[in-house]
Amino acid sequence: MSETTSKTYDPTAVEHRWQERWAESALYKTDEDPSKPKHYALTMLPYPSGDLHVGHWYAMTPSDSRARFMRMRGYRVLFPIGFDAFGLPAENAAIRRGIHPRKWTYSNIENMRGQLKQMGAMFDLDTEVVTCDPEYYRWNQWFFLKFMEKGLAYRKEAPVDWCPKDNTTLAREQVVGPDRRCERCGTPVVKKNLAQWLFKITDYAEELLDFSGVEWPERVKTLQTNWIGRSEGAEIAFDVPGYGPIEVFTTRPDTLFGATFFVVAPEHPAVEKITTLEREADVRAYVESAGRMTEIDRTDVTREKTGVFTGAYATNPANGEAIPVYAADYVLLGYGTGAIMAVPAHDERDFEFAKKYGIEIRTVIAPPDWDGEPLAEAYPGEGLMVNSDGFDGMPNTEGKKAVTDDLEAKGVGRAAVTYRLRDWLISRQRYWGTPIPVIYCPEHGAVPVPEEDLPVRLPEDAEFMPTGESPLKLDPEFYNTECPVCGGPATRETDTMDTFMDSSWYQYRYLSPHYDEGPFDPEEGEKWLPVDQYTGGIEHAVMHLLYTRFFTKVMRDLGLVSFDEPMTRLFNQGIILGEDAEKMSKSRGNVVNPQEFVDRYGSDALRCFLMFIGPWDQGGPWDSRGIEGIARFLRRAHSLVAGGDASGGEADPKELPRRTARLVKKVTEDLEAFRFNTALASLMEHTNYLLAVKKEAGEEEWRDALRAFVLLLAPLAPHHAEEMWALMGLPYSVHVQEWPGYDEGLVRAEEITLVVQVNGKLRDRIDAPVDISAEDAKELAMKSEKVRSHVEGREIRKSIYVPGRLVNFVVG
RNA sequence: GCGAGAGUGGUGGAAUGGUAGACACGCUAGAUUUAGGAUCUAGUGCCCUCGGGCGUGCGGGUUCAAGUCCCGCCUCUCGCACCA
Repeated sequence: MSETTSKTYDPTAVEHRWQERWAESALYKTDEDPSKPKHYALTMLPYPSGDLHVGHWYAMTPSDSRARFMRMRGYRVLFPIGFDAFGLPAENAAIRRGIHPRKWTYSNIENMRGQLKQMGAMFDLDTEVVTCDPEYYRWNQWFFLKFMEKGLAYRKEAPVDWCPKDNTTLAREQVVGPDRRCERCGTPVVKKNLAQWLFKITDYAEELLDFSGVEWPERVKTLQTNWIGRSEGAEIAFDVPGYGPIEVFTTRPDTLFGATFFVVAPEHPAVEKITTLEREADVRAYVESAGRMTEIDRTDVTREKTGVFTGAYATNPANGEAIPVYAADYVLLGYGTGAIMAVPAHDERDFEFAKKYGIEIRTVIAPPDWDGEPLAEAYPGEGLMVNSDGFDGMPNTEGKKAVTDDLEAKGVGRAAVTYRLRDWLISRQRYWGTPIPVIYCPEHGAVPVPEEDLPVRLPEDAEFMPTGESPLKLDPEFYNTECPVCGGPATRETDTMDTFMDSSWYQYRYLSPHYDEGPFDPEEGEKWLPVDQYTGGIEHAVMHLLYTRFFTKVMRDLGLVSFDEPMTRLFNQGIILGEDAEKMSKSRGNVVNPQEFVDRYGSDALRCFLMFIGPWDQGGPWDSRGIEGIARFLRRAHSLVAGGDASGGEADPKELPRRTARLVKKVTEDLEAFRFNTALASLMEHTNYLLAVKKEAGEEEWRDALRAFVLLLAPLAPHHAEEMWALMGLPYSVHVQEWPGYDEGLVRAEEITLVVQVNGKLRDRIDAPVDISAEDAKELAMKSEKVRSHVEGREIRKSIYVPGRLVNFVVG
């Protein structure tokens, strides 16, 4: 170890030296001391793209600082890291350059391990997890089997979303925007009819709406709530003579008497059967044209509604009326029952349709001051029921239940809840993922691979050129197998799993990455679970964060864990933008390379600058010049212990203990609340003060103050603080020291600046003792020349004294 | 259309209803330096007759006092969107 006496700070050398020392001394090996309270801190695991970019730094280093802070405050902290290593980029890179995805991925991981070390984070690398390792994905398969056992995994043939560029199906969550694009590559998705495996996340829809067990940002809770999209209403059967009942879902059973027509989705299985002979040609033409339409056109809200009369009539169960049945593409097969009762008077869409096709618009909920005339537009609001037989005069809010009860009594309806949430489609037609552990036998159908045969290994030498078919289909050695039940010839499932499967439970695997009797060691689980503090981007609000909650609830029902929520607290950091305030991208040429700044200013400067830019949840543009300010601050801080010039300036050395106590309070509260920017601002301000009093301060007080300062700096600038600590001759390591405390009594000032206002306008500032009485304060204020000139000759109508702060005279 | 969030100096941003603009970038002047860079010192919201006046998207309101609370607008960002 080289000497730590240099006067100037050479970040590269110093940081490297401490990183080596930390590794040698296993400083960041997870503390298992059972006498300490546990703190499981987790930052979202990165995809091994090859380079740690500045976005990784922005996500990870504040998270690291927070974990370090908790450690110094006396918690035993688990702060693991791993790699989300399955997924398309590896496969695409392989296709482009002819390297095997495994090789590409592992060489990227190797590279990133070095970069992570350079970051100076306290990750415990012994717990590292790589999700493409059979040791890991074996448990993906195990979970799949458990899901199958519980009836939570099922296979279904249906029209699914297909990305033509990525050549795979997607989960509903991975289709984004009004124009339905692939979340990964932005290509508009198309529908394809395929047999796919799904997880029954909808079974947990109701429980997933309950956020009482988590302290999460409102924003995430709202996003998930909207995504799940709970609607309360009723299911009502409308009889179609000659066919049978067709069920509809409605949130407005109170408007049932106003249902003057009926609509089914063009793809609804009933369409073919109910269409009358003379309407057949028209209906067929319409259904075909709807089928040809792209998803984008079809869901365009501004398009005029179209539809076709089927010739059939449905019976309104409320009044026995026969109402015409239309097929129209504004009704979607995928939501509710794919059929609706149309109430034009009280639904905008039905109103538009009825106008166009000349269907009766019957008011059944009277708007306030209604004159009995036909409505000029749909009235979706509240009111009294009319034209509704025995329900007339009832407020419609009560009518919802009353009508539903009535239908239930007649056996033609019931209260019902519908969710927008769809089951999670997990099949992917790509190579670089977890093989789905199922075998198809001509005799026994879809048979789960026996647990003891796991893992079903991904073959190494597969052909992974994208053809639109699963690459594993081209590997007879893989897919030809025997039926586990009868031993007869059978074939394996050739689809792989969605990579969101991997990240749904990785936080559990970190506890015991090599445990081979289960997904994690339950003893370790007792010690650490659940995650106390999770940090990551908001973009995962309805994908990863919903899936991992679902997984945890299933794990609870499997008896693996005893809690309901995977992560108690969540903090969403913002996004770091390019210098032009645009999203960083290679095509824009605004990508910031962190290495450049680490080389020039050191990793502490980069860490601190990213935390100083602004509130962490806000993100913001990078500023290459701004980092200079942080580098300057760190150099100045270093000069506190390493000699160098102390600056003059006005500052009172007697204030040293008080200012230190205040700083401790401020930084503690700020780090507690993730306000890294203001914590750093306070440390900068304090540094400027310390430099100003350096020459005059008493030796002992100076040392105490400096010690506290270095401890406060430690979570934010770990290398720097370690160096300063060593230069002060204090024992290694600063990072295992106790967080400083402070004396509340000392925090309070003896002297205050009394602000004097006249009619709310600032007129003077006067030094006064902190405990000055209201009378004395007013008297003192009145002595001020500046105040008197504004008060003289006018009547003082009122005077206010805010203790320790200000006096306000109200004059006439 | 519905829902959520945000509008403060040239810039990033600070402000338990009580001194608006902390801290930093940038800029100006000075010191040091052969010069540049670095460093240090001072200044830096706008207007001004140097008394002060005006200032937190706009318009009202509550209050002794409003960036902060209430009402109504405008703009921007994000999410959802024919969801029955």
